Amino acid sequence: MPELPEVETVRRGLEPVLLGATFTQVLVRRPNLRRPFPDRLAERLTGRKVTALRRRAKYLLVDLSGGDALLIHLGMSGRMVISPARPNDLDKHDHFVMETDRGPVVRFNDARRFGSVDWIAPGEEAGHALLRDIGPEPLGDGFSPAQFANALAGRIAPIKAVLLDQRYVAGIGNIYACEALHKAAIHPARAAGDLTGAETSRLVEAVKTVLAAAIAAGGSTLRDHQQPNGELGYFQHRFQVYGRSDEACPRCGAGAVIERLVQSGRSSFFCATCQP
DNA sequence: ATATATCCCTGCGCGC
DNA sequence: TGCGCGCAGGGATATA
Repeated sequence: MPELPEVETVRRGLEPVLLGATFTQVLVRRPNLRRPFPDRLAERLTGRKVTALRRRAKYLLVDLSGGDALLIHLGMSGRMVISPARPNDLDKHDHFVMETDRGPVVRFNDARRFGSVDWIAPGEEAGHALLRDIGPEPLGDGFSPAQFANALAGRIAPIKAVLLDQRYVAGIGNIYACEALHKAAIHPARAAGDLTGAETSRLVEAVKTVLAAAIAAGGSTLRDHQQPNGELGYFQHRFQVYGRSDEACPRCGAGAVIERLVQSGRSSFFCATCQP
């Protein structure tokens, strides 16, 4: 499911329920997802109060009293589900269930199990292996044409692959990489280091615009994503190219159709006319 | 160092 | 209706 806009949507949805709440009971229903769960996770979480909910790239960070934090990745199919009380019959993919002193229960459901949960002790965040190499947040000032041009210099990898590489810029996945490249009128196979200054500026602007619009729409729901309150996202209705093979390009209209190309094992959708 | 391939896992839609 | 196939929003690891 989740790229930056979906994770941000989840963060915003959890905030009113979890911020300031204390975990009263935690149920861990399997030993691992992508990686083993932290040792004694349920015991360590019980009695902790949530002091902040943050997002970094596609990670969700749950700050806890005592200075520790939970680092959660939703993988491909992970979702957080809020319910007023613990359901009698849990879904078979509800791997992790957190009850709070305010009543609501939050479940981490992940059918494909590509998600992860890690523990961050006080002071460990900056140097954490999963976080330390991640590039600038795309919606922040740290992601700018000058900075990005510098990062791209000399790269022969396709710009699409670079957008997906979290070391260059944080939080972009396959959908928004395709959409941003279309908006910026750049072919996904262009060598990253060959982009002109104007193209780099357009791409930075397109990334920011597309991500901000997607967040405002509650993310994109293809199959798995839903906001914690159960609402779906609706940015998928605004896709210009993603998943639209053989449809007319909405920008050039004049007969050009969206094409699909496989790059490093993932589909890229683009208009060869608009994106030379 | 940098660029691609492979694998992890379940579920869904499609064509037959 | 059922079955096999291809495909899926991510990313760590291996390999050239």
